[in-house]
Amino acid sequence: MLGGASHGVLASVALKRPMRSEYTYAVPADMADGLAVGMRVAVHFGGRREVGIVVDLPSSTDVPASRLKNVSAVLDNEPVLDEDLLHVTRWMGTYYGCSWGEALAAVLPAVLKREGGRRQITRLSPAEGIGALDLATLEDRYEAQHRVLRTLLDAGGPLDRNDLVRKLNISLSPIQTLIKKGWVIAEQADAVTDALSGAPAENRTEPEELMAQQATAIEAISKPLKAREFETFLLRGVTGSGKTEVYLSVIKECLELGRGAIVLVPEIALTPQTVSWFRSRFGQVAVLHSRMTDAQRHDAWKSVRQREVRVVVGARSALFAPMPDLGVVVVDEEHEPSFKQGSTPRYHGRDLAVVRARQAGAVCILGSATPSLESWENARNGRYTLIEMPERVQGGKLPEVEVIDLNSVKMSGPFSAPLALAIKEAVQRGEQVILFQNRRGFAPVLWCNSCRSVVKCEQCDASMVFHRKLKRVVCHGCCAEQRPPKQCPTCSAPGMRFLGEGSEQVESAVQLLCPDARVARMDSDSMHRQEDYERVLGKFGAREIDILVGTQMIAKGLDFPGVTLVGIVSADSALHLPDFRAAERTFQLLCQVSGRAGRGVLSGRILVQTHFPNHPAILCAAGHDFPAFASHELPLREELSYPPYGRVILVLLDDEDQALVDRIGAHLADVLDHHLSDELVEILGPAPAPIALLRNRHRRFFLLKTGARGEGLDQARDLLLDFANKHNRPRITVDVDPVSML
DNA sequence: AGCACGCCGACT
DNA sequence: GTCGGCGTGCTC
Repeated sequence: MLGGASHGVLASVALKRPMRSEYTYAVPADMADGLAVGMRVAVHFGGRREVGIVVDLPSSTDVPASRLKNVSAVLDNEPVLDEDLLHVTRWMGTYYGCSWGEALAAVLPAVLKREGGRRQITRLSPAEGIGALDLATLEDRYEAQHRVLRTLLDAGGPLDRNDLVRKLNISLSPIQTLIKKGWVIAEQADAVTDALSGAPAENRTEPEELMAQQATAIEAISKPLKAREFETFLLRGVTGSGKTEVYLSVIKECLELGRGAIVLVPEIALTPQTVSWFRSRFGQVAVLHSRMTDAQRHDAWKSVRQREVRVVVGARSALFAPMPDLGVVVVDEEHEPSFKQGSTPRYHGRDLAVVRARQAGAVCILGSATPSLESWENARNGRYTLIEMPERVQGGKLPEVEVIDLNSVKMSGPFSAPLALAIKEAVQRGEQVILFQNRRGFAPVLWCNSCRSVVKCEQCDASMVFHRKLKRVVCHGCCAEQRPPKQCPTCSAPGMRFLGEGSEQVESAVQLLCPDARVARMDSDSMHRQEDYERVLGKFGAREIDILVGTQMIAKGLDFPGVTLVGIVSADSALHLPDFRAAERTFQLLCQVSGRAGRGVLSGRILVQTHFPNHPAILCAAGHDFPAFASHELPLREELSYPPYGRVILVLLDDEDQALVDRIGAHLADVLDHHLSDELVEILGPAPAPIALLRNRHRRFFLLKTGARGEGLDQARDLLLDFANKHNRPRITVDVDPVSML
């Protein structure tokens, strides 16, 4: 035996800790029988009992026998993970720079992560008789309690405690205080009814007659599917071209071959309506998403493993459903940035879908009307197979888009004359209107006319946004709020002014414009729960609402035939963000919002207000011309070696102590300089991050550009992880293939 | 991530 | 002279 003494049975165990490697344990003889890779074991590690996953049964080890500990217990009779998922998680850990155990933890339902015990959720509601008067007593002295109680009173139903903590950016203590005072009631639940599980199966619709472009697409995809060969397709179909029918037909074939299917959709598109499309065609469909309780997730997981359900629909993490004999992975709206996970492991669901499909010998379908430039380039260079579906199912033309140059029209509030007129006319005809404004609140900026300073958050590098309903200014970075100052905090001049318009102001302006219209607003301030969202959409669908105002929450998946006008109040909000994808995002968002008009028999009209009427992102979106946008944008990316012509690693250092961030940032710059070849890796930074101060933490960042095929990436990432490991402070976050620079 | 070990400032 | 700060390194 090479390099190590002889042992009994050994197990290599991955633990959910950010460590470099797995650890080897000895398996006592009475546990060795039947132990297999993919099972959970309990082990002692660093003086505590942990649950880990057996990822290997090595025949030897370099660890001296004297230091080997025994496995404490084997927790499963059969593996909880198959070989494919083990491979995918190992790849994930290596590529995105986390431990195998951390990657596995993202995959396994929580019930499997801990020994015994199922997590409970806590739901909060205001106590009987608590109202506005009580709320007012908290206003100045107890910020956090005030926000909690206000949100609960506003919601009109119980809210999940953890959601609330996340959304309001508070700790548990204000909530506990409110409970102690008896103002808020907490109830424990170990499973909530899941709206999606209950989604109706409707009647089982048979496939409509297919258009030629759909039939061609299906045929192309079924070839590798039948041959059990891996292949990735980029399905570019304009809105209304029938992409969903292609997914459904391919999945049907896949099921007939005895193979399973996974469909990923962006979290926000995961509605009962979406689920019911799949249910109506396939009957049994498992749903997986982040809002499920552990118990629900576990049930879904079990039924998939046991082949009771062969179709899974879900958000990002549904990719890890333990589907035996996986045949198809679909990623709908593949360009969506929400497929990237924002915390460790920071994986990209779309890219990992390709890895998962390759591992399973499955077919991967990436669908979008406006593909990411990464996928587009992969299709052009032959790594993916491009399928285009340029025609709409109903034949109709794409709606006409009119660009309104805000530099040369008179405005009344947020609306130019042509937009105001169009809204009025549509409402008079009894048609429906969608108004898109991608900014929350009433006025994004409060400023002083004398000294021209802007009211900023004390803890963040961000201006305070005025919210009229709250009568307060709010920081969108940290949720801090205060009464709007009557006089300038800087120069004490009286009379602060509002600048700009948020969705709240658009709502009130349009109500003023059309006093008789029924107006609703959809943004994260007005929508507290999934049910609120569904209720408003339901009413809009039933034509009980005439005008819907919203942020990007309304950009997706809304398919309402009564809508004949979409007004984009400002196309510019994302256009000049310090992010190399700013133009791409703007283009995608505009196309997506535009797609909401003219989905029925009536033709649609789209009005786009902008200060940059000649910007390619806006011109191309107006022309529904993705290829034109791509051919404009790609050379810019190439020149600077940005994706798809290079890969990016984003490194963020943040800490309360600015001097420390600067010092360690400079140190990191030295280390990178010395150890990375500048042929392979280009280093930008350290520079102040786009938001240089957030929640009282100073932020500096680096951008490392590596080769398009990942040349230099491994080396750079490992060096960064090493460095991060050595420095407790500042916090160092390494993000491979980031989707946002902010 | 935890947790222990280890080397320099302000306190009983 | 100790308590404790967090830098460094290890955990099978």
